Amino acid sequence: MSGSTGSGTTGTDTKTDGRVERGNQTRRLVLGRTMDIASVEGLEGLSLGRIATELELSKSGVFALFGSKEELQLATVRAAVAVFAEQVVAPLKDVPPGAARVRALCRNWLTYSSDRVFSGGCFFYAVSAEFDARTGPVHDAVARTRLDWTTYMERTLSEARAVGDFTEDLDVEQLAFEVIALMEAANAQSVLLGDTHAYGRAERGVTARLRSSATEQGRAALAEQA
Amino acid sequence: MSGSTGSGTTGTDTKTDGRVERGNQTRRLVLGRTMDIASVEGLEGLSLGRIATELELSKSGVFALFGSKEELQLATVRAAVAVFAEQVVAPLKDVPPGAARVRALCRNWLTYSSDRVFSGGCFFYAVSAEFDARTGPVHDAVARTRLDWTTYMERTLSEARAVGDFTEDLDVEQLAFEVIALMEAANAQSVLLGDTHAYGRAERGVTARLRSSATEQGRAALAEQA
DNA sequence: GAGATTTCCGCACGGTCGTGCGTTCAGTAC
DNA sequence: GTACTGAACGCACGACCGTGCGGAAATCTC
Repeated sequence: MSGSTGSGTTGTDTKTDGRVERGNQTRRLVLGRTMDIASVEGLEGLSLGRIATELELSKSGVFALFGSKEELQLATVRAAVAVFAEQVVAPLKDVPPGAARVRALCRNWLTYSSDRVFSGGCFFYAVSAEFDARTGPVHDAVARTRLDWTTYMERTLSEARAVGDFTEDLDVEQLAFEVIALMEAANAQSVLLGDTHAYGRAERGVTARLRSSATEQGRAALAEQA
Repeated sequence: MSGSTGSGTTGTDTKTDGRVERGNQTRRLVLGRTMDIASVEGLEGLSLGRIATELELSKSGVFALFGSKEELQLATVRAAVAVFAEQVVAPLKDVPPGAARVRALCRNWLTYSSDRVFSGGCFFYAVSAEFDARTGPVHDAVARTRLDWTTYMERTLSEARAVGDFTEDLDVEQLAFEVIALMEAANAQSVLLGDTHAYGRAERGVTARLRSSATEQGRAALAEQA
């Protein structure tokens, strides 16, 4: 995350160049399409010619916008991170640390997956499996993203423990691992088999895990406006 | 071992045609390679030309052996199912139904993944994510395999419940979902990040899940020769 | 106005893909 | 022996791939 667009007083580069702005808009158009394609067919399934045809652009035009196919893949990953952050993390802005925040984070994730924000389900599930055993910049970017996500989950759990919603001896890494596992499994099962029960199972499992590690205060927070 | 065929009066189809046998051998050679490739780069990453080059065969020869690329993909899935069955399920042959059998099944799975029986980790994790949102015969075959696997896990749990190792009110589908989720997450995290702790986390999580649903008798069975 | 800059296009290149045809060669049946 | 079968090959095809070059058109700077 850390997306700080300066937006402060007078960026030195805030000259509104209509050309580069047009380029950015086209880039956004392309990335919107590539994110959806990649969530279904993977980042290797992206093809400049196909994207150009579908978007009624020229292949060389799309190519010029990104410089190489790998750069397009990396840009797609970055764009997906932004979407993920907006859908899952940003809504927590006003939720204070604690078990309720953890619960909200998990609910947001499950909604993000089940609502098919990306038409192939969770973007990162697809590309993680695609690039997990490969090497190169795309693998590194995907791995980095996954690491950031688990770290974020762990931090959220730590904060909840710090405010007394979880017991002192909570193993946050273990709990983060289990919670993420349940949610990803729901995504996988739902997309592959069309199993609508999977999200319910995941939510039940997550709730049970959180409850069993929570203090009484934390349990109360979890029970609020279920 | 086990009952040998009587070797009596010449089976009607036991004519050893050296040609078809040679073909089967080549097919096995090819599938051994494609399983490994697919676990790393996916079933779409298979290419007839590349396989032929690596195995020092002709592209058209490989093509003729399977008839089409899709048929090669399907054959690869079937071959991987056989390997999985042999590595994970077959060793349970002599383990009687019960919590210990469940534990053994999970351990076999984690070993199958961590030992990199397929060089890209669990074959089915890779191809499930690749074909989950697509349509067609390959998707159907992969989905079917996943369904069979969860069904097998559920049956193993049911049998354990039937012999009194788990409480009567156990929700086998929920428990199967959670156990599989933990194991797959370990595979994913290990392959993507090289995180060796993941398998330990999964085993700990699985053990905790099983224990918390087990009867005293079941707990005793789980504790045996840990 | 002139000139620089940048998006985007047309076009072509070398390469790889899956597929099909015709042939060669080893093994089987008569 | 001849006739048949199936594995494996050589070769060529059309299609698509990512990439690069030169230019047109739009936009900004002066």
